[in-house]
Amino acid sequence: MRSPFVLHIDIDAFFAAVEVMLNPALKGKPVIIGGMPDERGVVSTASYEARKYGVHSGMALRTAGQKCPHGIFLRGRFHVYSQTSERFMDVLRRFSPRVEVASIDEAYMDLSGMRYLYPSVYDLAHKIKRTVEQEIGVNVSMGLGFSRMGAKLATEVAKPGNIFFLRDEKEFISNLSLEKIPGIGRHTLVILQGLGIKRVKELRNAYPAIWKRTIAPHIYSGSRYPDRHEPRTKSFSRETTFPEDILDRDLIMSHLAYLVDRLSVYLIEHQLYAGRIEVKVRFSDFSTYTKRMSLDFPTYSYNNMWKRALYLLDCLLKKKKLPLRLVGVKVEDISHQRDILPFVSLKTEKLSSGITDVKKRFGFSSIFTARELLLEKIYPVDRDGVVLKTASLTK
DNA sequence: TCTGGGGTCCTAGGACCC
DNA sequence: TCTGGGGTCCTAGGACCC
Repeated sequence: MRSPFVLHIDIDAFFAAVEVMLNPALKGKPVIIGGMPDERGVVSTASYEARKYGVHSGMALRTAGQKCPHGIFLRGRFHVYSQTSERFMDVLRRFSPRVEVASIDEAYMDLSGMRYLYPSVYDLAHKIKRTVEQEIGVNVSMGLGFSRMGAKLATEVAKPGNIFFLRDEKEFISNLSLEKIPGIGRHTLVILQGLGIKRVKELRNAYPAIWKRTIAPHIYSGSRYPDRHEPRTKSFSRETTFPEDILDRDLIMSHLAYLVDRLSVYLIEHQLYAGRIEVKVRFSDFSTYTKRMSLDFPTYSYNNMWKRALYLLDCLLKKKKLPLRLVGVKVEDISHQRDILPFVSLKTEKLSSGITDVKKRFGFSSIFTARELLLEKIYPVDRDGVVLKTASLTK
């Protein structure tokens, strides 16, 4: 039997695990990350203790509050989680240069070059597991396979906290029910179930063309671990769901201005330029609309982006005469280098960059544009984006 | 009990150009 | 003074993932 060479690693209940690591008093308790049980929002992560009560990610917080009234609800500290994630990935890179970051708590490793260094891939997997758990302080599950999909499915079997090797991927996958396949979501599932198909092999027999296109390419076919270039982030977005729906256009504008500002600061800090901007609204009936347009030239300037964002917002607000539940903004077509800029734009670019310097030193709420001051409705925030209770705009 | 925030990728139609 | 077909870009929306 050949040795598996793709290792998939997943941190168990990641956000909750980090909170437990930082506060051992939470150990063994039902920890629920996402917000307070009386707030709008959903569960981001639930510890295994909380899952026993039927709480899972994606569930409305209010529902989670009912199912698990004594649960420990936390808002979440995403800066801490992403720092922990970087340390986790660094540990993995000590074992193999071929680490592919799949998400904040998940990675694939190619072990094919490592077989001469360790007695077996299983020894290696165990060693990686021990090292991560000791150095990072969180538990991981691992799957071994001959393809990414095989390894990932193996991890599902291994959870929580074990290592599993999927020996016969083809056999395993063809007997699997469709909702277990990564990439098949609710919508596709409903359609396929409507056709009377529940398992992968039924799909393969009844609709070989669909099977060939969607699932077959991911199953082991004798090919080596496929190279995938390190993904470059292609878009950045910020959005807010209001505690209560809002009808007042000025107030909506202020929220949007704040989000555009956060994106502008982010772009400047990372020396990036955006080529396109998109605004998103969600009305009180949950209907969601987006509108996007190209910027005149790649830019990070708040002013340039704001002009477009405001236009897009006004177009979207005409769709329905309902209060808004959410407003959001996204930038795309990210580039590192600017094209030749029209002379006039240099002034606003420099102004944006200067304002950002002030914000970096004194926090987001340290400086306001005249328009924001005029409205006096914007929520002041600290530099992590946390809304402060009191406003002191006059100082 | 309503349903977050941050992403990726795909499709499809219309505009525009040759 | 009414007309084809193909390529490419732009935009809107949706499915999906963690």
